Amino acid sequence: MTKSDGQGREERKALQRGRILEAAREIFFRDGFVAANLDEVALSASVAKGTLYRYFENKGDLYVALLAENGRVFEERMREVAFASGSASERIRQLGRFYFGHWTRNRTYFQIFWALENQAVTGDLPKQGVAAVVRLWEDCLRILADVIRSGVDSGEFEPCDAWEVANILWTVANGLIQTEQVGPRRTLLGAKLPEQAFHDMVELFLRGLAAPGR
Amino acid sequence: MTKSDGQGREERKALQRGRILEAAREIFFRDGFVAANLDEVALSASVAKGTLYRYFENKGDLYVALLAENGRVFEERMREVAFASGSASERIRQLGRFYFGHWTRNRTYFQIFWALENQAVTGDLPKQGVAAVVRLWEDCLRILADVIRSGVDSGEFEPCDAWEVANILWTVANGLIQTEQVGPRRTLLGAKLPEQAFHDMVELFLRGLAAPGR
Amino acid sequence: MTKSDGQGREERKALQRGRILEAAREIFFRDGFVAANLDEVALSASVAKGTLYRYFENKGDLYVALLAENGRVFEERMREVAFASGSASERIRQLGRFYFGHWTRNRTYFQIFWALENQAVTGDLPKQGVAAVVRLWEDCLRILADVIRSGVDSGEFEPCDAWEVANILWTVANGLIQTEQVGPRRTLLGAKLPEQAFHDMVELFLRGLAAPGR
Amino acid sequence: MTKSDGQGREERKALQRGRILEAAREIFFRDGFVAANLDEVALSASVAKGTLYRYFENKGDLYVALLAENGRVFEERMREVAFASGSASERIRQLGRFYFGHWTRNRTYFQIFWALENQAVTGDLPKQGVAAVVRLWEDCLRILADVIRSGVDSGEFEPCDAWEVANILWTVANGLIQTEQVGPRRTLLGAKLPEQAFHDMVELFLRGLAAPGR
DNA sequence: TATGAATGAGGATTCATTCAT
DNA sequence: TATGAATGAATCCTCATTCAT
Repeated sequence: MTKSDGQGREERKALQRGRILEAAREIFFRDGFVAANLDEVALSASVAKGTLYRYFENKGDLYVALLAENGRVFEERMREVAFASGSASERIRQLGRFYFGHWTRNRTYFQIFWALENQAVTGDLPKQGVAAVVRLWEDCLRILADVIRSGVDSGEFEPCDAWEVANILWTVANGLIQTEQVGPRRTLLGAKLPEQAFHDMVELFLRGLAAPGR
Repeated sequence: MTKSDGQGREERKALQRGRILEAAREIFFRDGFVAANLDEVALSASVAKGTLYRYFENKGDLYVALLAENGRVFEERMREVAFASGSASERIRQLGRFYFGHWTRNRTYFQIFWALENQAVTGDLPKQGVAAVVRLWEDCLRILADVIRSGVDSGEFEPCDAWEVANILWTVANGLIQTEQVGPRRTLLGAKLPEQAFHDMVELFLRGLAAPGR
Repeated sequence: MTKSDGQGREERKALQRGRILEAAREIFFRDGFVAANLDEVALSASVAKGTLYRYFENKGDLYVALLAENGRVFEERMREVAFASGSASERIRQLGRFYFGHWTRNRTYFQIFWALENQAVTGDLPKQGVAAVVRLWEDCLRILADVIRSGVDSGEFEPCDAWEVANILWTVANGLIQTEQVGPRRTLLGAKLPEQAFHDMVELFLRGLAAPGR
Repeated sequence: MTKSDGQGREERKALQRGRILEAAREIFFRDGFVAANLDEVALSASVAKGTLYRYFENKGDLYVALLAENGRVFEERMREVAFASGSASERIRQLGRFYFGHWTRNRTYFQIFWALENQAVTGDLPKQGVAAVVRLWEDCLRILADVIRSGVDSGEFEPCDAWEVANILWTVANGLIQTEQVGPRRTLLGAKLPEQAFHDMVELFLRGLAAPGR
C-alpha cells in the first residue's frame, strides 16, 4: 500500500510539476523572464505560491527547466521525424514541415533561444541550465546532418560534406524565419506565404542534393 | 551674445542627451528593458536621477529613443555606403562588410530588434516609437534593392526582380548571423570564420547576378 | 480542526486589517491624504510596507476604506441611539449628545467629510468609494427625520413636515459645529461652552416641536 | 529717470506678484496645498519656476499669501457693504447676499478656511501667516455685530446683545452653507434653492430683530 | 506536503528648491 | 533681475522569497 501510495504520489508530483510548467510557459513567454510574475504563475497553475518552491528552487530555475523541457520535446520530436521510415528526401521534407510548424507554434521560444547568449534575456540564470539548453540546438543540427548522411550512404544524394550542407540548410531556414519574423510580413517575401517559401527552399535544396540518376 | 548663449545652451542640452543615451545603451543592452536600472543609467551618465526625466518622459521613452537613435544611425550609414561612387558590385560588397561589422559591434541591438514584435521585449513600450523603429528595417532592405536595381540598369547585373533578390540576400545574411549567434560558434559553420562565410556568401550572390559579358 | 484553524486565520486577518486602519486613521487624519506617508502607516501598524497591499489595493483604497469604516460606525451607532426605547424627545436629546460627542472625537473626519466634494481633498480617490461615504450622510439625516416622525405619530410632537424639520435641526447643528471649529473658540459663542450651546439649541427645538398639551 | 524707472519697476513687480497669486489660486484651490505643483503655477503665470522664489520664500509662503489676499479682499468688500448708507436691515440683507455670493464663487476657499486648524490642510505652513488669516474671520463677525449694534442704536432694532445675535446669525448661515455643501443638494433643503433658503433665513432674523413700531 | 501571510529590498517617478548664467 | 537646468530626497508600489501553521 505504501508502495502504491508512493507511486501515486510520484505521479501526482509529476503532474503538478507539469501543470506548473504549463502555466509558466504561457506567462514567461508572454512577459519575458524579468517581467513574469510568479503570483500569476501560481494562480494559473492553481497552486499556492509557496508550492512553486517545492518543485523549483527559484524563478531562474523554473525558467530554465521550462526552456529545457521545451527544447527536449523539440529535439525528441525532431528525432522521431528524422528516423522514421522513408527516403531521406521525404524525411527532410518532413523535418522542414515540422521545424516550420514548431516555430509557428513557439515563436517566442525561438526568440528566447536565439537571444540566449544575451544577459538581457537570461538575467542571472543558472549557467549550467542555459548551457544544456543551447546544447540541444547542436543536437538538432546533428540530426539533420545524420539524415543527409544517410541519404548519401544510400546513394539517394550525391556525395557531399553532410555537416556543411546541414549547416547551410539550417542557416537559410533560420534566415527565412528571421525575415518573416520582422515587420510587415507580406511585403518582405514577395507574394509567397512564408510556409510556401519555406517549402520551396527545402525543395530547392533537395534538387541540389539529388543523385543524377534519380 | 544672447544668441550665442542660446546656442551654447542648446548645444549643451544635446550633449547631455547624448551622454544619457550613451549610458542607457550600455545598460539597456546589457540588462534588457525591464531589468535595466535607471539609477545606474543616471550614475553612469553622471547626472542626477531627476535629470533623466528632463530629457525623456519615462523609462520606455528613453528606451525607444535609444533604439531609434541606433536605427537611425544604422540606416544613415547604410545609405551612405549604398550611394557612394563605385560599381554596384563593389557597393554591395561594402554593404555586406558594413552590415556584418555593424552587427559585430551591436549584437544586442540586432537581438532586440529581431524580437521587437515580442511583448517580452517591448513591455509597455510606446507603440508608435516601436513602429518607427521597425520601419527602419524595411528602409534598409529597400536601399539594398535600390543598389541591385542600379546594377541592373547600368547593365552590370542580369535583369532580375531587384526586390526579390534583395529579399533573398537579406534572408541568407540574417540566417548566417543567426546561426553564428547561437551556441558554440566554431562547430556550426565548419572551419570558416563567420566573417569569411559572410564574405563568401556575398561573392556567391554577386557571381549569380553578374551579366555574362562582364 | 481545519475549520477552527480557518476561523483563526480569518480572525487574525480581520484583526490585522483593523490594526492597519487604526494606524492609517491617525496618520491620514493628521496629515491629509496626499501628505500621509504609507511607510509611517506601516511602521505604526507594526507591519511591513508590503503587507498594507495585501489588505488594500493602494493608498486611495485604504483611505476610502478608512472613511467608510468611520462612517459606517457613525451611522450604526446613530441608528442604535435613534431606535432605542424612550420618548422621541429623549431620543433626539441622545442623538444630539451622540452627534456632538462624535464630532469632538472625530473633528478631522467631519472636516474631511465636509470637504469631500473637493478635489483638493479627494485627489484621485475611487469615485465609487467616495460616493458610498457621502451616502451615509443622507442616511443619518433620514434617521433623524424618522425619529421626528415617530414623535408626531405618537402625538408627542405637533404635526409637521418631519423631513423639513430634520433638515433645519441638522443645519443649525452643523452651523454650530462649524462656528465652533473656526478660530479662537471662546469669543465666538459668547460665554457658553460649545457643548452647552449645542444642548440649548436642541432643547429649543424640542420646545418648538412639543404638542401643546404635553 | 531712475525714480520713474523705479516706480515702473515697483509697479511691474506688483503686477507680476498678482499674476503669480492668480495662477496659484486656481491650482492650489483645485489640487490642495500638498498636491499643487509649482511647475504648473509658474507655467500658468508665464514666469520661470525660479522667479516664483523672487516673490515668495517657498511654497508655504505663497499659499499663505494667497489665503491672506483672498481673506483681505473678502473682509474689505464686507466692510464696504456693511458701512454703506442705508438702513441696518438693508445692509444686513446686502451682507447676506454678498456672503452667499462670495461663498458661491469661492467654495474651496471656505473649505480651506474652515479646516485651517487641521494639519491635513495646513501642512507645515508658517503659523503666523495662518493665524493672520484666521483673525480675519473674527473681524468679519465683528463687522456684522457692528451693523446690528448700529441698528439697535438707531432704534431700528429692538435692544439686544449684538454680539450674541451676530453669532447666531453667523452660525445658522454657515450651517446652511455646510448643509448645502454636502451631498445631493436638491433633497436636503426641500424644494428651496439654497439661495432662497439663505434669503429666507436672513429675513426671518430681521423680523425677529425689528423694533415693534416699525 | 501545501499553504498563503508576511516580508523588505528595490525601482520608477515627482517636485520643491538651488544656482550658474 | 529672470531663467531653467540640475538636483536628490521622498514616496508609492511590486514581487521574489521565507516560514509558521
